[in-house]
Amino acid sequence: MEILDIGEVAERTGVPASALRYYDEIGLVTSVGRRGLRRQFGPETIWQLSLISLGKKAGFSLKEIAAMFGKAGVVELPRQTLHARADEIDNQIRDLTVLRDMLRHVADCPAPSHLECPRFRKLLRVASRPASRR
Amino acid sequence: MEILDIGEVAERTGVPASALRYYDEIGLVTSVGRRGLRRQFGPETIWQLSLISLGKKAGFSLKEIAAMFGKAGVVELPRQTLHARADEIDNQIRDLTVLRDMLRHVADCPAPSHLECPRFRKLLRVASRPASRR
DNA sequence: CTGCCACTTCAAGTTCGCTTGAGGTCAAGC
DNA sequence: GCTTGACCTCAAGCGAACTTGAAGTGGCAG
Repeated sequence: MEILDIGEVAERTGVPASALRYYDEIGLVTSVGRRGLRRQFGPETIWQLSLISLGKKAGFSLKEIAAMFGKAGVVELPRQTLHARADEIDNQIRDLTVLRDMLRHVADCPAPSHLECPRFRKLLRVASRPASRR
Repeated sequence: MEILDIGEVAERTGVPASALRYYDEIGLVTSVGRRGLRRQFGPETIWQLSLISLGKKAGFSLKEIAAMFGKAGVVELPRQTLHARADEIDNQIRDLTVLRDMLRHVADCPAPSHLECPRFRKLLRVASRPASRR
C-alpha cells in the first residue's frame, strides 16, 4: 500500500482528481510514475496535500505554497524568509482575532447602534490601524 | 468635510477608485450622491473599507462580507450566524497557528530531514486532523 | 479476446475581483 | 467661453485556480 493512484489519493484527501492533475501540471505535487496512463503518487502526497490545504486557508497562492514546500515537500527557503512568512501569519492572526471579537461583540451587544458602543468603536480603531502599529 | 468624493476616499484608504466603483456596483458600499457625475461618499465609508479589508484578509468573499456588514455597515445577521462565523474564524486561527509554528520550526530545526524530527511530525499530525477534532 | 471503466490529454469555460482602455462629461479656473 | 483634469460608462481583459467536455487509451475481469 505504498503507492496510490490518483483515484485513491482523491478519495482519501477529498481533493478532486482534476485538481491533483492541475497540481501535478504546475509542479506542486509530483507523481512517482504511471500505471498505463494513470498517475501514481507516493504516500507522502497525502500529508503534502494537507500542508497545501493549510497554506491555502492561510491565503497563500499555490505558487507561494510551492515555494515554501518545495517539490519534495521539504522546505528549502532561507531561514530569514521563513521567519518573515511566520511574522506575516502572526499579523494575520491578529487581524482575524479582531474580526472575530467584532463579530462576537456585535452578536451580543444590545446597543441600538454599534457605533454608539465604546467597545465596538475601540475594535474599529484597531481594525483601521496599520499592521505595523498593532 | 463631511462628504468625500471618490478620489479623496481612494487617497485616504489606499483603495483604488476603480475598486470603489466596483464595490458600489455590487452594493458593498453606497455613494451618498453625485457631484456632476462624480460619486460622493459619507465619512462612514472610510471605516467600512477597513472592515472590508479585514474581511478580505480573513478569506471571506465580497459577498460574504456584504452579508456580514449590510449596506449600512450595520450587521444584520442572526446572532447564531454571527457566532458560527466567529467559530469558523477561530478554526482558521488555529490552522494559521499550526502553519506558523511549522514554519518557525523548520527555520530553526537542525535535523537533516524534518520528517525525522518528532516535533515536525507532531505538527504534521495536527495539520492533517480535521478541524472538528482540533 | 473483448469489454469496461477509470483514467488520460487538450482546449475551452467559469468565477472572483478587479484593472484597463476608449470615448464621453462636467465643474472650476483662467 | 474654453480648457483642463478628474471623474464617468461600458466592454473587454486578466490571473488564479480550477472544472468541464470531448475524444482517446490501457490494464484487467470474465
